[in-house]
Amino acid sequence: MQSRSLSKYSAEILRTVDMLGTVSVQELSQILGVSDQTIRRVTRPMAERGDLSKVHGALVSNKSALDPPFLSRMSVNRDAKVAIASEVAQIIQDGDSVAIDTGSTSAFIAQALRQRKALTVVTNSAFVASTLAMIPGNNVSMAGTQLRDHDGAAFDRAAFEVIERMEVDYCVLSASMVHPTKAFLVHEQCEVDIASAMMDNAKTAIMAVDASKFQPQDRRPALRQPAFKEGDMLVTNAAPGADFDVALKGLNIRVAG
Amino acid sequence: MQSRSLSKYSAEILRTVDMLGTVSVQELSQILGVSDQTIRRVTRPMAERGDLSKVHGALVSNKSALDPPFLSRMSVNRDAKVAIASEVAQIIQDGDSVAIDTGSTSAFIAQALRQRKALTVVTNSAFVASTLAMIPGNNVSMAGTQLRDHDGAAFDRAAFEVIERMEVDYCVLSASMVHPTKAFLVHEQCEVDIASAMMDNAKTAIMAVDASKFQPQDRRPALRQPAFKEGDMLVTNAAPGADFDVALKGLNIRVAG
DNA sequence: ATAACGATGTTGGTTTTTGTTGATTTTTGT
DNA sequence: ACAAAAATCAACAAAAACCAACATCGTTAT
Repeated sequence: MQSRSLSKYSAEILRTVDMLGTVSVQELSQILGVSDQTIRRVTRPMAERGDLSKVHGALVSNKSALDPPFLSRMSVNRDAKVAIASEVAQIIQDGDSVAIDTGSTSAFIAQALRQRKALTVVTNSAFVASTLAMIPGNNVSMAGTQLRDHDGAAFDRAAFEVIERMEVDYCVLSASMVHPTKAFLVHEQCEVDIASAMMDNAKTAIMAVDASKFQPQDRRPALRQPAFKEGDMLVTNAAPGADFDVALKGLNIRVAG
Repeated sequence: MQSRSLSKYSAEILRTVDMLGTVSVQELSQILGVSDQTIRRVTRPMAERGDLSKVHGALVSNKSALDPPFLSRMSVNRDAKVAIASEVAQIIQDGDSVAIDTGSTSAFIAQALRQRKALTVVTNSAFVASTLAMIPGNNVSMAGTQLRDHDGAAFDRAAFEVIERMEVDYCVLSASMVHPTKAFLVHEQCEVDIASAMMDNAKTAIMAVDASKFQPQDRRPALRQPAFKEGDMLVTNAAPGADFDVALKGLNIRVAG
């Protein structure tokens, strides 16, 4: 255990709360055979330390896996991502073939692409795959087997093999941050590798990033996406400043709104 | 998560809404044993935060947005499938490994299994895969590459290779109809093949079919699922009649209610 | 022995939540 | 298009949960 228990009840309380997810103060006082006041006293410092959370009437576990990170990211900058997604869905036409990477923006793009018909899709995101696979007439390939747990994306060898087999019109990529000179940055090497494989097999690359990515990020990403070629596109929701001219040179920029 | 649950009911409400997809305010108030007004009060800030959506009369999950063809099948016999799913989720324990086939009942079971932790999952359904992959701690493998368009399931050679690599505690299977002597029937050979591969590599098979499948179906399925072994389970929502004794011999039958 | 201490239960007053009521809006059925 | 039904909202009183202060009871140190 971390640091030391502040009370002889702490461990038992934490165990119970984590197991049940939510426990009312009353229940807990009966389980431990102490007064409700004692529970409150003991849990207050625990809540301050972040071991658990208090709400009026109950205690809830902090370790609860109720709301996985991926889905909560779906809601930040939702409006911008929806606008960008519908812009991308206008670029891609019925019958086109497209490779789509993982990420929350790509999830919105997949939603928007449901209005297109007869798409050929290859993606390493299980979420994107299941979203588009159920449209009659689409031809969807899931690249990869082993799914990463926070976002359901695959980066194994099979993923690359599938992507490299396909020849697509567009690939849709994302990034965690845009840097004035280093261009598009992400956090993990495997994301770069997938992006690279998709770009190699696509006629046109479409980079989709919302405007907040032009600001410095809390967790600074360090890896550069592969260089874009003339005619590749950038779709965002606000025109980038002139200081990004170097990074975005040659890109066909579309601002959604 | 998770800024913070705003009420002691938040977690339970979110879990229920996400599991069922849609719940009326009335239902929820009965489930939690509080007034409908309280549900409205508690869910308003949740809706503002984007945890769920409110419509007149009900709450709908924000998680996976799926609509047309697949969803229509999702809604027939919905209550029965939900009951069966939660029964199956009680059989399978935290940490177990499980193979899951495609089909609407399996989709509900995947939803119910979100409450389990540390699962190892292999499935040929992209929908099931993306549902369970995003639970932190789960280990999910997507079997197959080429996805069938109406349900997003794979039946290619890669699918079999992945399934045959795994050794699981349970496999969860479905069927289109139950016949008094021929047992479990489905429409397509590829479904039988997948079921067979899953059963070969699972300690215990769980067949999940709602009671309506014990009636003759409009489109009569013709292909028999592989024979079950002693100790395999049948989960359904109404006790089958005695005329099915032959087909169900040796099966451990659980009736959800 | 007894004073100091810590942990717990109890009490009373304050704050938050909840159920109820009735008016208002939305949906449904004719 | 209208009326009936269902769902929502605002407001208020009752209930539940909370907190601070004090009383009690072991334990420990002097």
